[in-house]
Amino acid sequence: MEQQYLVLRKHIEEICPISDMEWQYIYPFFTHKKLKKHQFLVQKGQPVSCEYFVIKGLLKAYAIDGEGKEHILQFAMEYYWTSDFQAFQTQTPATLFIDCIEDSEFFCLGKEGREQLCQEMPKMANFFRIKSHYGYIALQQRILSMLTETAEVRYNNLLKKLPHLVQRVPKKLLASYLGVTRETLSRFKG
Amino acid sequence: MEQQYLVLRKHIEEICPISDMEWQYIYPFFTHKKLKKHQFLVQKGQPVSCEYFVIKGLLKAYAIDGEGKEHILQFAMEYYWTSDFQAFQTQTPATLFIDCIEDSEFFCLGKEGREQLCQEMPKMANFFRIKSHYGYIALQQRILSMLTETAEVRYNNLLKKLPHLVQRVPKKLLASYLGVTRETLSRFKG
DNA sequence: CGCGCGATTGAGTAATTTCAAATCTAGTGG
DNA sequence: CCACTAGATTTGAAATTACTCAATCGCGCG
Repeated sequence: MEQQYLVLRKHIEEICPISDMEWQYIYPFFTHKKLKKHQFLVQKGQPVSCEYFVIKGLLKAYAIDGEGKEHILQFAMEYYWTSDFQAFQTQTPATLFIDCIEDSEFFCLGKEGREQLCQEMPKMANFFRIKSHYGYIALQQRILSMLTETAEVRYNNLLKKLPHLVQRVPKKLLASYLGVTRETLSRFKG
Repeated sequence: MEQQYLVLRKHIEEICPISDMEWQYIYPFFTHKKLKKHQFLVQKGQPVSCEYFVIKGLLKAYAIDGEGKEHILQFAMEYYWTSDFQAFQTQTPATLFIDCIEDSEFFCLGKEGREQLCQEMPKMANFFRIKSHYGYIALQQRILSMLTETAEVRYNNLLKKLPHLVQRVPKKLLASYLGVTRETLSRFKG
């Protein structure tokens, strides 16, 4: 468990170094949580109390449309943050589901906790600022790739960029993430 | 010009109120800029020195693919921020173009300026943190809509949500933003 | 008045989806 | 170690959807 907290500290220090004393202040804001494969972290209609930093495992965040089809918004593995951020931020019921593709573990941060951290520790405000900004840029890139590239090209780029993720995820889920059917994905490459 | 600075102050204060003294410190970080219709704010291959807060007018940020086709990532009108954030953040050449659909005016903030503001004024770090976070959520919603909804539904939602924007933008640009051809968009609705 | 741009319409083509069936694979219990 | 099953993947063929290319229409501006 000590070990796992160190992972979080290291993650924060990649953006802004902190002293031992600061860390003593920070870490109690986070609680630890463990789930098994197929269990839900977030469910549509339920309140979303936390955002989650993944220390182990793999999850998918997705919406279900009118025909019951699953559309994957995000995969979250080690060192990723995940939640239904929209619901978390506005404290409204979730519109997404998030469940475990593998047994997983997280650190959880509540809304009050995050705001208190940001108000009382400028370093943490900067940490979240920079994280959000990187996240924003990454999503812009993803939208651009959805507009400019075919699903086949996006699939090949995913293979290049995140081979470790692709290995761990069934192809039908990758298809859902890329926005095509599993049959279409299956007809790719050569 | 006084007037225009007030627009920026009001925009900041929607998220975090500031004193007159703080404002005196903040506003000199911003410079003013004006462009006419069809002029470029950002061009592919060029360095991106600023992020821009639009006070007047309307712009489009887009990429051009291998076949010379334009794919619109973002429209930016009054009170929107725009830039090639990826290039700005990493100080690499732009991959996007941004040009004016109408005569436009902006406040410009350089990278050093932004970091200095954030380091020396926790309130501004919080402002940008919250702005980025909202932006991140909005892009997640857009990705989700691209995955779950048809272009026709997305078009109708755009009409409902931003009727004022839709009026000002030629339909062929909306088509590019939605990810379909102008012919397809033209066959929608009635 | 006519030019030029944007929007629309039509017809043929290409790509994706849908539905169905066959195959493959990993994990389970005997 | 093997057979069995559930889930995942692949393949085929028909139906649907969007795209391309071409032509036409409409309107505002000079």
